[in-house]
Amino acid sequence: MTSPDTRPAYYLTTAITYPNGAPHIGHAYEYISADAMARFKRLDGFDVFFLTGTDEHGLKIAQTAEKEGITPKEFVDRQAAVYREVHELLGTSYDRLIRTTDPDHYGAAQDIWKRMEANGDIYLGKYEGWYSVRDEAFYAEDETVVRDGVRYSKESDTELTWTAEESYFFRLSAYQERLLALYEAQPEFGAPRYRFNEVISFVKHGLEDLSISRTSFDWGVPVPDAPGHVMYVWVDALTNYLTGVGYPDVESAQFARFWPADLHIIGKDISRFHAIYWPAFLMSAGLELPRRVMIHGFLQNNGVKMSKSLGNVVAPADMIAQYGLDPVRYFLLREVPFGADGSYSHDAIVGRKNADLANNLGNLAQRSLSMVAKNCGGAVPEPGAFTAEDEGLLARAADLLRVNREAYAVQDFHGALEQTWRVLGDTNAYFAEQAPWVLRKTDPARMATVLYVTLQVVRTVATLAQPVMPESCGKLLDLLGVTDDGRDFAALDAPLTPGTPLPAPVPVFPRHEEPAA
RNA sequence: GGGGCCGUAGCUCAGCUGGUCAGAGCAGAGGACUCAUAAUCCUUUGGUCGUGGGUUCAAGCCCCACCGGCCCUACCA
Repeated sequence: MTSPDTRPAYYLTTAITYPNGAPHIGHAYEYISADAMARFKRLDGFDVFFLTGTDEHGLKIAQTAEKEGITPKEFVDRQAAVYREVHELLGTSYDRLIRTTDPDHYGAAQDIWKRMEANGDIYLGKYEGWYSVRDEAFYAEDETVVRDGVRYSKESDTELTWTAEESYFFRLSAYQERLLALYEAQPEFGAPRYRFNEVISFVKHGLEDLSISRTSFDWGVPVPDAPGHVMYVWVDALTNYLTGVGYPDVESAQFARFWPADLHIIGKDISRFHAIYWPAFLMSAGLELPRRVMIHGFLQNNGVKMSKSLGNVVAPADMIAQYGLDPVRYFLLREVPFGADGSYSHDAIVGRKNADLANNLGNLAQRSLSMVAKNCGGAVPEPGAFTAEDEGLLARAADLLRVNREAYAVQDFHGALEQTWRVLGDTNAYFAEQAPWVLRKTDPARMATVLYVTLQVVRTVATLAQPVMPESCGKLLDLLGVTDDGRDFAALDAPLTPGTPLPAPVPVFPRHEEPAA
């Protein structure tokens, strides 16, 4: 028998991806940020459940499949595999890769539907308007424009057809006050603040009931006891967060442990669905609400919006092949304040890779470790009494755990890395000032102390940066003689053990090399 | 039409409730060192803080207008 798990639970999700097209770096950005969060919490002693996956229903999927002459299921099987490969490539430490076509998800979506219906929030009505197949959205008359006898959406410039169909509606209008009360009582429910404010403002302007079923296609979760109706996107898609942890079996150990979710990480394009519809659905169904919806921005290529028509869409695999996985992970989380839109460029990525990783961290590790290898018998040196400089630096390094916790608590990956690297800068200055290569001849004991202090800082940084660069930091910890069970944050309480034998040092963060022309 | 955001050194940006607030990193220049991945350290050149007014003893920081970039939202056509 295993003893009961006393660790606190932590449940986080990414949005589920609509796998109609090819993966791009924006998808990777969301996965990487969530993965860093998940790894951080695990290292900090939490029992983490990390859910990500694909949203596989809807008209567009059905149409694309038809165009390719295959069934929707065949199409999404293929596409889900494509996205799974992206996760493998990124090293995403997910616990489940959910698909909305998974059998258990059908049961979950139908169950929450019944709960909302039982609560009197679902009614049958008629939906009509100008419909864009491509956007899967209706547009009001004034949102359209007629050109050459064909009506287009002003917003997306897609072709529209007048469509009228019977549809079930969710009584979203009844939830305005309760949602506003939620935002008031739980100001951290949505973040960053400037994006959450837009959501709140939208709710304050009033909410209309939401069409939640379709009869015009059948590639979706069937509406219970309503032949011909399939669920229209949001009830189906959002419910994945429940399915992932065992719903509708609300009595299950997994559901009891992990629901409500601690964090949904999503893109700014779907903030309303997560900060308005989702809590309303859950209120209606009598389920607990997630604690936080973190809204990230979009990445631009050299300051230019990525788009297929511009041909500047970068595939995750290409970027990783060019710069390496960990440098890409580091760059994306360090360069862009999480929540804001960001931009990547070759120069910016190479700059971070070389300056922050190869020079500040990699070289510091290499220079200190190689001195230890040559002058300290290839083992963690025995320090003497610490000077004020030693103590000061060690204290700043020790404080980084607190700093990182505070930053990760609000998904401030950029700030966490910035502050961590600042200590690395201090350490490089310390190393130069102490000049252990001079002490080697004049005061070997003092040299040993300086090297010990330096290794201790490098070890602290390597430990704390594992969520961002798992592989590289793992190698660095190997070089520092840190065993597998000494790599979580709790292990930082104990300093490096003098005398621990170390392997021969090898560079972990190489400078960027341009491929030969 | 409402509401909001942004415009600070070449680049990316910090600057909370007005009084060392003119800063950081990168890039550039000079010097040092040689343990190290031509890495590191020290020093240093750059800014009328978008423009024009105003309030104040004192304004990137408050107010008004304007220019430029952007977002949310409403509505007339």
